[in-house]
Amino acid sequence: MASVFFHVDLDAFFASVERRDNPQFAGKPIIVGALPGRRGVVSTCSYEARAFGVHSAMLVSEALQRCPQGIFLPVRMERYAEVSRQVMAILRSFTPDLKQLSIDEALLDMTGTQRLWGTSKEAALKIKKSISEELGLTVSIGIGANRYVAKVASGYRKPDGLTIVAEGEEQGFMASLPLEKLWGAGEKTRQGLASLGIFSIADLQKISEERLRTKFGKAGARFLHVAAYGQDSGVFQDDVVSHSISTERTFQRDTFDRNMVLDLLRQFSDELIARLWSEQAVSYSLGIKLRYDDFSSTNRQCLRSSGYRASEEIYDDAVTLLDKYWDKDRPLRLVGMGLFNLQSKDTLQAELFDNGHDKERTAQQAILKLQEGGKGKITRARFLGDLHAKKSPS
DNA sequence: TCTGGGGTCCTAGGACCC
DNA sequence: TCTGGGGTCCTAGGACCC
Repeated sequence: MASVFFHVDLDAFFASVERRDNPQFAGKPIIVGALPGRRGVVSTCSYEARAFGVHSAMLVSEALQRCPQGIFLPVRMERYAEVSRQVMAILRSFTPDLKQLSIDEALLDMTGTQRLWGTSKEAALKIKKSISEELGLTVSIGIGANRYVAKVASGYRKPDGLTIVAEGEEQGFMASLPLEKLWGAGEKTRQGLASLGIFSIADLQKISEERLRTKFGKAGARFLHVAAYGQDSGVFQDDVVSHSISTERTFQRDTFDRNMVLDLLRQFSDELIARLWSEQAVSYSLGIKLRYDDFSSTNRQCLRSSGYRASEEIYDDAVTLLDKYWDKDRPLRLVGMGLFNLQSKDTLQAELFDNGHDKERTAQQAILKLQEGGKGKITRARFLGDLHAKKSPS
């Protein structure tokens, strides 16, 4: 049976949620992001704002110049996440085989659903109708025989678009698009392609993979070659598991103030440990990111023999890294902190069961058990963690 | 008043082992 | 004391996306 994939993309998502939550903004240019007067950029803006030349990632100061009558709103991420969950629930009622790619888009495997929902076009219109009636939002949908071309197709016509690329027409469809629409090839890649005399997707289809290899390496060349033909190199096939969680903040003014940085690290530590718990995950690796006034940045990580269990542990390691690597002659523009190599507790338990390190396994399982108890048992978890650290071969 | 915040993946290079 | 090459693991940085 031929595969059928839908890529569903919410139109101007953050701005659309704000308009729906605030009916008085209907028809007005809504600009969600940093507030004017502060450091920052536009996150999302409504189509009314785009008519003034405002777009994502634009400096808010510039957006204000272009669109002084714009309605500037702060990002309410929790609200958008809530609406996103409602959208995904609707999509899941059309197929259980759904992969959420980000807060505002998902890939649906609709293979074999014809008897249930009709043709691809009929199914897509039903999805649009449900989301519009139940949530008051519009989506653009791309349909194709593989995930990659479906993703590209959803961006073909927006907002409220529907683009179907029939099987066998991928190459022609891609050739009709400008290079900017080649998902996965950004500014740097386009510069590299230009140096090879390639300025369009049609050009790219004509060049051999071997020639691309000299410039982009094996994996890069493979990706470009396959993508140019509208085929799937597997970029969207990986499991959607969270591998890291991180947070960062840009200061309003670049700073030398260590205490101010420490305050932030403390906040970050609390936030990260909470997210780690809510993801039911374990991490043994912490990193900090320092960005200086010239925009250069440094990332430094450290490992820990037992998983992070408390905000204090994260904070202490972060401070150690900060003091070791912050070049104190230079003011900081941004500080970030993250936990890496996250593993779900389930996976970890299965692996421990396999590897035969009895002592380690026993100690870690004891820790996991205590972690599941949550915040109240941290003191005992810490005690066991020390025990484990001694026994671990490391 | 230049350049946010949260992620993923790939690659180069060093450490270490055989 | 000097030496090659391969494999693997880890870290840092960069490209990319939303």
